[in-house]
Amino acid sequence: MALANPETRLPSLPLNGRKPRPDLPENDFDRRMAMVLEHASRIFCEKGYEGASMRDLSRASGMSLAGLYHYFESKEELLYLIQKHTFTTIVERLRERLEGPGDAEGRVRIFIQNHLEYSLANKEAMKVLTHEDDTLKNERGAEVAAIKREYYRICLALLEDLRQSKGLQFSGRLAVLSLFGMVNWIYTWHNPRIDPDAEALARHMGDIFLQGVLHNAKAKRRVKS
Amino acid sequence: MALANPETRLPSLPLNGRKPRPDLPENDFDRRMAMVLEHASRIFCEKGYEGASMRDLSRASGMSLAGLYHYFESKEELLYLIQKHTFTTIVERLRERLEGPGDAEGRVRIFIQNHLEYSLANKEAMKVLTHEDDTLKNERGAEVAAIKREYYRICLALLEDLRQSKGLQFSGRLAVLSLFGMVNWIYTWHNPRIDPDAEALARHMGDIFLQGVLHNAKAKRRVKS
DNA sequence: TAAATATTCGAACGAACGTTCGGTCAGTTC
DNA sequence: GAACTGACCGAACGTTCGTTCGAATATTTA
Repeated sequence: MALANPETRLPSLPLNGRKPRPDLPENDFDRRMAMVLEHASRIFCEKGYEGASMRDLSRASGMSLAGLYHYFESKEELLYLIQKHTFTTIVERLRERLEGPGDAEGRVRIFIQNHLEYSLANKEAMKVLTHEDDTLKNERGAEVAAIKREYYRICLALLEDLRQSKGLQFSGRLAVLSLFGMVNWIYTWHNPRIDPDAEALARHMGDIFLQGVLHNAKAKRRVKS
Repeated sequence: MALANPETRLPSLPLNGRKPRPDLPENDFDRRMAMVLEHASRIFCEKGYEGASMRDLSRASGMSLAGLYHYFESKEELLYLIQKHTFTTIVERLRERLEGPGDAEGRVRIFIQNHLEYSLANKEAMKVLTHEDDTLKNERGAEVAAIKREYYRICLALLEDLRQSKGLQFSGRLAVLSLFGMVNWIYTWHNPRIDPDAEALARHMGDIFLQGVLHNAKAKRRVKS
């Protein structure tokens, strides 16, 4: 039987080591699995998780209904793998970009840039991640929620650095969530034919958000300007 | 038979006249229908439109499965009525508030305040409106989309007034959609126990957004500050 | 090359789905 | 008091759902 449980060979997408950035799966199983995941992202994106049937996925990926279950143990695991891989990747790349030096404002811009770049390059997976935010339950749901919390905390830390470095006073929570709103909403409207690309959009939203935060939060001490 | 098609007596929620603001239905049929709609909003909000079954709605509203179809011709019509009523009401109230005078900046703040006030007072319906944005198809979908476009245009006009009155230069589209992101995202995180109420939140987001838009858009002419 | 394993699929499973049918029953109308 | 109507429901309709089973190939291993 060998592989009743795919979990045992799963270090596939969130790759575990070896090459520098081996985002490309190495063996047939992983390649085929990634291919199905991509089709699944598209279908989940189009019809929603509940609205998409395993038969839809079977049709889209050109594999029989039963054949899908060779790679995934359930529909729920499919969603879980998509969300986890998407979110993990975004956090990973952000971490890399934040490793270098930079002032507080620049680092917030890096956050925005990273988010938009990935979002626009992976629109479908990103919609599945945000739209099906509370679809997963139990362990799987908790695991994705943990990554989400981590992402939130990174952004919060960036904003609190900014606040301190500029001697300002504002609610970090509200700032983070306002920013998340701006950048997470994009999937509902962005049209590559008429809207700016990730870089320009990141600059634009960075401008609005940063000027907004910097210019109205009353400076600490010496109030009453 | 009399009422095979509920449409004939439907001027119920989007009330058609008479009293000043007769949001309360007048007869038994309309009252009962509104009651079911409220339960349906809650269930759709909790489990999503596709994830909620008519049996869930039946259980929640204390009416038999078949009984529901006395008031609605289909599950889809339920979603349609919820979305249409919610969106119509929000636009209606905004229009009333914008009738009075006020400077461009104040009017943008009215928009935000109106949106947040209604959103936080009707969280469930509001989540159903935004989360099931592209669930409805055909005529019903088009009708709700038309109201959405109208709402968009009102906000766009407000921002273009602001731009003109201050002699600024920025993309109205991007500004509107950034603002929509901030305010529409709230349903994913707002916790009445720890987060500010609608008024304070509107002030906060109004500050970020307005300062953001006003302080970075380069003034027209006399460039090169 | 025989055995073992990996990959794939047709057919079916029981459960759940949205909707409909035929009816009961209270209340109104003539 | 017979006929009719509006409100409601139990039971079932046909379909689709996620998943499983057993078997048929293809590939690898011994």
